[in-house]
Amino acid sequence: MPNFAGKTDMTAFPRLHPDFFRRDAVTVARELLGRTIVRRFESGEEKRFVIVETEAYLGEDDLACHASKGRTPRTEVMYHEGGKIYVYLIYGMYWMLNFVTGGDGHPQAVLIRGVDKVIGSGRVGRLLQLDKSFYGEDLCASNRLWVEDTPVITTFATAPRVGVDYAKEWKDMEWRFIAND
DNA sequence: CAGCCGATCCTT
DNA sequence: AGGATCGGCTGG
Repeated sequence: MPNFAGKTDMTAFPRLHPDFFRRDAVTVARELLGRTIVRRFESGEEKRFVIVETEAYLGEDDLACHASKGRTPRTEVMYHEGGKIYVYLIYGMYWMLNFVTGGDGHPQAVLIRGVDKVIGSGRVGRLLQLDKSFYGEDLCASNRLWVEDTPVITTFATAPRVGVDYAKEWKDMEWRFIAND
């Protein structure tokens, strides 16, 4: 059982308010460091994972963002108000976990690249046992995946995002956030 | 409709 | 260095 600042009662940490996600993806990505993903499995077992690495994808202009392809069935949820889950399959094997951010009509998302137990976006999806049924899930209403308002980590490094060399000038934006050890 | 390839990871 | 594995996007 994790223990934050002497607290042992995990119910003391509420879910993040929807307004938390209704800001720009870069700010949300930074402030997600230290927050806790809670995954309740079908067995009823609940596991917690502290976010330690994120990346921001910021709108249609950002060539690294899937929304740069426009509004499609795949990108639809990114156009919704922040606070929903965007998952997609990559390389036919890995479900990537993203949280939609920003306001209605402003397609943005934050990719969860690492948690305390596992680093790597593909590994995170596997650890959380994600699948396409999580697409569009509301973080504020879900009974199987949500985020708790645990203390933010304010010491971190920034870096360019991974695997987006094709994104012209956008590839150099330091929108990857990595919590210090 | 065919072909390509990705916000990846694991094994050789 | 290459394989797994598949849905979305592109071009004809």
